Amino acid sequence: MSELHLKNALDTLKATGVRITPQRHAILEYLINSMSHPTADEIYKSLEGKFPNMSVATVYNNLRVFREAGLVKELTYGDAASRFDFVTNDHYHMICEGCGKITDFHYPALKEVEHFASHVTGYKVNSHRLEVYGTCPDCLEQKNKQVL
Amino acid sequence: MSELHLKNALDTLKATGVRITPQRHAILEYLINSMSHPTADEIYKSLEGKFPNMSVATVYNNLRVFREAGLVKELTYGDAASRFDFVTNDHYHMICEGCGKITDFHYPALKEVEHFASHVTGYKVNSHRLEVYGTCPDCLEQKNKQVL
DNA sequence: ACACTATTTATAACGATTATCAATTAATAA
DNA sequence: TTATTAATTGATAATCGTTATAAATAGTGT
Repeated sequence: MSELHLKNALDTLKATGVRITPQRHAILEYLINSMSHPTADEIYKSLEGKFPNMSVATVYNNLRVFREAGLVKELTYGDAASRFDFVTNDHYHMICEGCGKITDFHYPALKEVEHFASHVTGYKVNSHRLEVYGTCPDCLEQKNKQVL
Repeated sequence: MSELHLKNALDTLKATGVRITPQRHAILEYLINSMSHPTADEIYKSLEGKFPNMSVATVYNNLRVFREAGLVKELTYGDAASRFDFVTNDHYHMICEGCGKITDFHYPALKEVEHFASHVTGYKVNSHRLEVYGTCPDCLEQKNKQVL
């Protein structure tokens, strides 16, 4: 099924008039197969075996292309490096404050909040961002060990 | 009432063993009176009249102190500068994608989402972040003008 | 094959933030 | 009040993620 995602993504790019270069193909493939919301640098490092000459700029440039095509979401974290998430269906992120792990979870889109916000502020609403922060099971276990 | 906020904030700091310097006093005061979710640099520039010798580092350092004391929330935006929000009551942010303006709005805290997420992922939930993105009335008006 | 444009690569530049460290200062106790 | 001392400040350099630039390369259509 990741095959299908890749094919759809490539079609979307073609339709927008974007060339499919080997680098773009590889970055997309990596994003789709990755379960880990990688940073640009992680993608860069993971592909340097296949593309010893690829520049970091290429990764950034193409992530922007993908973002503008709606294929990829950028998760920004202030000073820290952005993480990139291949867009499949609507889901939210649960983020561990201990180790930084990101776990996806599904939840019916919060359209009521959008409507409410639009009504109160007079804005035309476009999208929203929701993240939940906490401690993952692994880090919880670690904490328990420390107490003993 | 902003007087009260300031007094409470100073008490909180004292209780944590943090010294009240003139710079800290001024930064806190500015944050409380500001309706605009300022960046560190905006705070720095606004106070350079009063403190011609104050360093940007001091602003950053103290914003971190305030954040760690729970007095201030940092709103991070990837590459762009963080904005700082004096913590009063729970509210969310509506952000204009046109001009960057931030408008507060109140909404009953999304505890159900937290519970749901905790149940599904096994994390211990701590907090969440919700932001709504759209276009503010001013920018909407501008867009309408352009169409004519 | 040719010209034209998109893309890549390498590198320099940028901007926000943090680290460093000597100089200063607020809080505390004598 | 004054002395003491650890916290804080201020100036500057350093860091890090990201973007701009410009030359080299690769596709694409004629």
